[in-house]
Amino acid sequence: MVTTQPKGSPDEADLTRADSLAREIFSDIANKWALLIIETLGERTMRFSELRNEVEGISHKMLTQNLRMLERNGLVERHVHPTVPPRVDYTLTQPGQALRATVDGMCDWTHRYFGHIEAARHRFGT
Amino acid sequence: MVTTQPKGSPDEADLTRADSLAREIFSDIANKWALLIIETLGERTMRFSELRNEVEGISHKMLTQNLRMLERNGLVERHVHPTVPPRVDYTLTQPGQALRATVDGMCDWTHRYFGHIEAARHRFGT
DNA sequence: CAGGATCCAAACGGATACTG
DNA sequence: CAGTATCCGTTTGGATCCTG
Repeated sequence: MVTTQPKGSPDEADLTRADSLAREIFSDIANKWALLIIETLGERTMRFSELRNEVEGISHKMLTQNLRMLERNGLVERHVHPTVPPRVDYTLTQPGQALRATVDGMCDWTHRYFGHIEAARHRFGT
Repeated sequence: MVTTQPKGSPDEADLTRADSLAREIFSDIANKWALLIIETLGERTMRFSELRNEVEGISHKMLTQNLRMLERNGLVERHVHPTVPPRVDYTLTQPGQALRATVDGMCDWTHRYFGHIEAARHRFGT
């Protein structure tokens, strides 16, 4: 990722294809809601309505949309219980858990550098 | 982050303030371009036009916008050389470098689970 | 309860033109 | 070269209504 493509390489086509796919995946998951969902779901399996409550501020629409995307990329597994009313559980897959570890890092970072950031903002003006 | 606020805590006001600030910071940096800039700038100090070339696909506007935001949050330092034509260097601060480490993790993840993701997408339909 | 569909306002983001 | 400002189409995302 972030690679300046070596344009002369033999399997250039595959490299660029892989590169653009990597980029696409990155774009998918590098967004606020997706990362918050991954982080939240990391704690434990949850159903739709639980997620809705735990991920503060997320709308119905954004939650479904991101869950579908995460499922498509194999980060989340969706289990439908054929009951009525329906019950759907969402769980992080192993790749999802692996990514969650790095998202944890981002969260830790936010807390560790909280002071730095406030100071920087003050220096900056706003 | 991602906390279900303990509404009864004594310094509740401070907690929610800190929480919403943490959330704001998270929203700022958890976006595609910001993370790509951090990742790219992690390699070395670069000037505006270099960044423009290295961060593939980024527009002039998005680059300036995100650089300002990163500067405001103390992740990036901006050094203006008073020459003509002007030359501006951007460098990651120490907090920026720290965050970069976790972004590296995300990039590694993308490559490590590349196969899983392709397979998942295939199973999913698209 | 889970989630699809629709409407619509707000934001994002690219292209372009202009300045020091 | 670096950066601001503006125009304007595209996308996002919330609110709402509807189904199994």
